[in-house]
Amino acid sequence: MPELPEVETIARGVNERLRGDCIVEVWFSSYKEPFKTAPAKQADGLEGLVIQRVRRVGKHIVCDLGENVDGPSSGQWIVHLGMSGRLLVTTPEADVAPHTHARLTLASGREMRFVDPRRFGRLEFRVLAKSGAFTGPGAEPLTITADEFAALFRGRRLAIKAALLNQSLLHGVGNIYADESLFRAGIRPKRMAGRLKREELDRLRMALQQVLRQAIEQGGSSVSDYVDANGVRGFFQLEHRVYLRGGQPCLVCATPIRRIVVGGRGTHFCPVCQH
DNA sequence: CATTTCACCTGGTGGC
DNA sequence: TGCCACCAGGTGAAAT
Repeated sequence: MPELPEVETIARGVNERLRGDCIVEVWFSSYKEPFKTAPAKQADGLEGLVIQRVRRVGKHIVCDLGENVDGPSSGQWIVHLGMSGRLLVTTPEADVAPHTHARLTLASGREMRFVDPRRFGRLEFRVLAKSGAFTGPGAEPLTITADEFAALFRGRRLAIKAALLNQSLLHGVGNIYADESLFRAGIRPKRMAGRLKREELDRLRMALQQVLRQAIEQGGSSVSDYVDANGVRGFFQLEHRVYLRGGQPCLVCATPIRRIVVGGRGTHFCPVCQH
C-alpha cells in the first residue's frame, strides 16, 4: 500500500500519539518473513525504551528510541510496510486483525500493532552505536535540488519510470506517484532517463514534489485498504489522473488512458498528453 | 557495473 | 457456488 505520502501520514500519526511513550512489552508472530533482525533480539532491544520521535525516511518508518524523550537516542526501530503493511495505534482490547505480526504494549496502556497480510514488510532493530543512524538508500524527493535531481538520471539508459522507482536513486516514490508525476509533467514513462532534456527533468521534479505534497495533505491514496495509524483512509485516490485508469478517458483530452508494463509494473499514461 | 526479470505472499475481482 | 487467471501501494536476488 504505501509510498511516500502514505508512510509520511502514518509516521506523523504515530509520532503525535506515541511520542514520549515507553515500550513495556513486545509480542511477535511466528512468521519468519517480517524480521530483518531476529524477533528475540528486537524484543530485547525495544523493551524499556522510550519513543522519542517517529519519522519517515524514504518508505521507511523510523522510531528513534532512548532512555528519555529528550536524551540521546540509543536505538531505532525501522518498519517497512511492503505492499500491504499497516502500523496501527490501538487499545489492547481492540480486535486483533488477521496477519498481525507485532504488538508493542506501551506504558500509557495503548498498543502499536504491525499487520501485514502479504508479508512483504520488514521489521528491523538497529543499535545506534553499532550500525549508525538509518539514512535510507537514496535521495529525498521533497528536498532534492534541481541540479541534484538532474544528476541522478545522467547517462542512464533505463526507462524514466523504472528510474523513478529505483530507491537507491530517489527513495519514497512508488508506482502511483511515478505514473501521476509523469502524467503531470507530460513525459512518457518509457522515455530513456538519460535522454530527457534538463527542462523536462525540471518539470518532472516540480510535478513530483507537487503531487507528493498534495497527497500528504490529503492523507495519502487508499486504493483498496490503506489506512493511517488511526485507521482512517486517505483520499488522494480521488485526484489520480492515470493510475489504474486504463481504458478510461484522459481527464484533459478524453483519449483513452493506456496501460502498459514498464519494469514489471503496471504503468498508466495518456498517449496524447505525454511525449 | 547497469539493467531486466522474477519470486516472494495473500486477497480481491471478474470470466466461465 | 467453484475454479482459474490475473491484478495489486515493494523489493532484492538472479539472470542477462
